[in-house]
Amino acid sequence: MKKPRVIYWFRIDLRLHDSPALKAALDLEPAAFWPIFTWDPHYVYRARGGSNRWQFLLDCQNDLSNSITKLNPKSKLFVLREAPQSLLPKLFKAWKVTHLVFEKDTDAYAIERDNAVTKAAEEAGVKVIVRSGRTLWDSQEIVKQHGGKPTMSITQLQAAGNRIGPVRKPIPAPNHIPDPGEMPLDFVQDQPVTKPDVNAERRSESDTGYHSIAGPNGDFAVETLEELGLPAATTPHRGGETVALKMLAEIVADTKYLATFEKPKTSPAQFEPQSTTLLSPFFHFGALSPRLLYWRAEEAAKAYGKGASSPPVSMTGQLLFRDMYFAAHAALGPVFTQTAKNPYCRFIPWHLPSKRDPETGLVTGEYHVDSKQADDWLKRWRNGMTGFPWIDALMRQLKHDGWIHHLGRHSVACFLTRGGCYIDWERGCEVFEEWLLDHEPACNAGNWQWLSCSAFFSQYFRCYSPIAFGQKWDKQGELIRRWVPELKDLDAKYIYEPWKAPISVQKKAGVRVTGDGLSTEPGAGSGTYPKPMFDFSERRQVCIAALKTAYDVGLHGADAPVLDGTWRDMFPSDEHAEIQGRFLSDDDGEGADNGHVEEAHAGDGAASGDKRTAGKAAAEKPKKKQKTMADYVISTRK
DNA sequence: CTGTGTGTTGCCTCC
DNA sequence: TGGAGGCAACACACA
Repeated sequence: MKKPRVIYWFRIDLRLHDSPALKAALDLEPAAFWPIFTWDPHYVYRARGGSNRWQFLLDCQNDLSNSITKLNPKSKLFVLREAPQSLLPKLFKAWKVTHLVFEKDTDAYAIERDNAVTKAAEEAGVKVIVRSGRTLWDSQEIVKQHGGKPTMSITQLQAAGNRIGPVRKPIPAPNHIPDPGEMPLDFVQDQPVTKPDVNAERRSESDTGYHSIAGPNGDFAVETLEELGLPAATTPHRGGETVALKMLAEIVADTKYLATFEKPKTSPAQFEPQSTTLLSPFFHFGALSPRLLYWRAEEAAKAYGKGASSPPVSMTGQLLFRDMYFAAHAALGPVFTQTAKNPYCRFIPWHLPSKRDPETGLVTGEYHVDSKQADDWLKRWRNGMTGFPWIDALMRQLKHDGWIHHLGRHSVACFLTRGGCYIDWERGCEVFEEWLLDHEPACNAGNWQWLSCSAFFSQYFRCYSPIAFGQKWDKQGELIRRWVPELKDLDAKYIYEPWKAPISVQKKAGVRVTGDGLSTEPGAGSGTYPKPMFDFSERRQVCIAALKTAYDVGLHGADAPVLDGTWRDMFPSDEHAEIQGRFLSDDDGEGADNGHVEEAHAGDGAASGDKRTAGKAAAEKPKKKQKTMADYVISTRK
């Protein structure tokens, strides 16, 4: 029998411990064993990401490479710069490979890529071994156990999981890595298609990553940010399995913290140290196995006994949610990360809706500017210049550190969508995709659908206040003082609402609340902080009314009217510009707040006035004619 | 079909 | 200062 010559293809599993795929590869007792990473242009040019996340990836690769070398000085993580679809078939031949082993990846592009590579391997007579290892349970198995449908609640996920069986116990890291074989590169390198490059605007220099397969020194080294033409990262959070295991050990040492963890009770305002584990970026790159945290948490709960928390709020609950989103994504495929063509995502005619490819129906990354004002609001939200210090602090922390607390994400996401700006959740999703270290397509899209009340969650009248919610956790506004230095000397009484501070108080604090938040840069430099971009309570009412209308219409992303544009006929016309996603009344600028639209109608005597009227009307079955927004606004205002 | 219980994490007021 | 209740009320699973 031919001795196995094995390529282990690392992708989203940058670790040695608890890797079922790696174990399967080593169990072959290879005569030659190549741990490789393909620097894939499809990923490099299509995955939106800033320097922070690229650096975290490079950290993980470097750490893994060092760990491999520690087990075998002849080996390391060999990085090859070419698309795996073209490269691997050449390697099969040149290196006389018998087996290709990798961890299962259920992301949209990954499935396409792995199918192509698997087909090529079969044609070359190379045996492919795939193992699930990224989630508690195999996501595709969960889908199967859930009747082929996406898991849309934690109980559904748990039920499907129970049918599969207990979460598998962690596998120890290997203590031996076989030698690599010869690595001839006597073939032509396929040059990548480098355009379009979604990260072009983030590169300060040109990308030289593809000049040769084995890198600039021909030694298969891990890439560098310089090579990629990216500026230095700003985040203090660094990657790698070694760091992850050290952080995990510290968490495990605190049995009480781990056993009694309740996510909703952890503070989004706490920093240095943060109130949660910060392990999510390691899960994203596979530097830490979720099953390891799962079983450590179970053990801690057992040791702690009575008083331990349980899902969904417990630590294991957090991991279950992750599995839920992965399985939902696995069931629906690429449409899970968008509204259009997604039968489980409610259609709400937000501002700034995505443009779609007419062929595939998939979003292109561009959007329609139906409202100049909404586009300005999006810019200000992204820049941390909304004029709401709590929101701005979180957005600046997110941009700089690549991480904010889960409840902070709730706060800013609600604000952008159903609780303020009424902007498409896909716009926010893209910003998180760029900035989050732990960005996971499934979890990100799932959480944005949740917060925008498009799927998973529907109580749109529960609205995060950009003022009260932060105050609940941080009376003194410490998080704001840290991230919005303009306001660092402002009295706590005004720190969440600086526009209410008398001029004398502003003077004393060395800040003027003025400007539109677009013409100045964030920071203490100008001595100013922008005025709030709208009256929150007015916007809250506009949004609730608009959400109510959309719920009454009851369309979902895969419905024909959504795809052919006739949805417009199903929404009340004339006065309801906002909820039609074609609000354009800000042409002549000058404080043309959307609130005015509603004020006008509030005065035209249409409303019945009683809170219960709105409630009863809503309880009645499908209405030809919905209650008008003005009715609702008045009745809720009472 | 109808009713009921549940759903990770709202805000405000009151005591 | 923190917990309970009111607010007005959706979607889904399940009986």
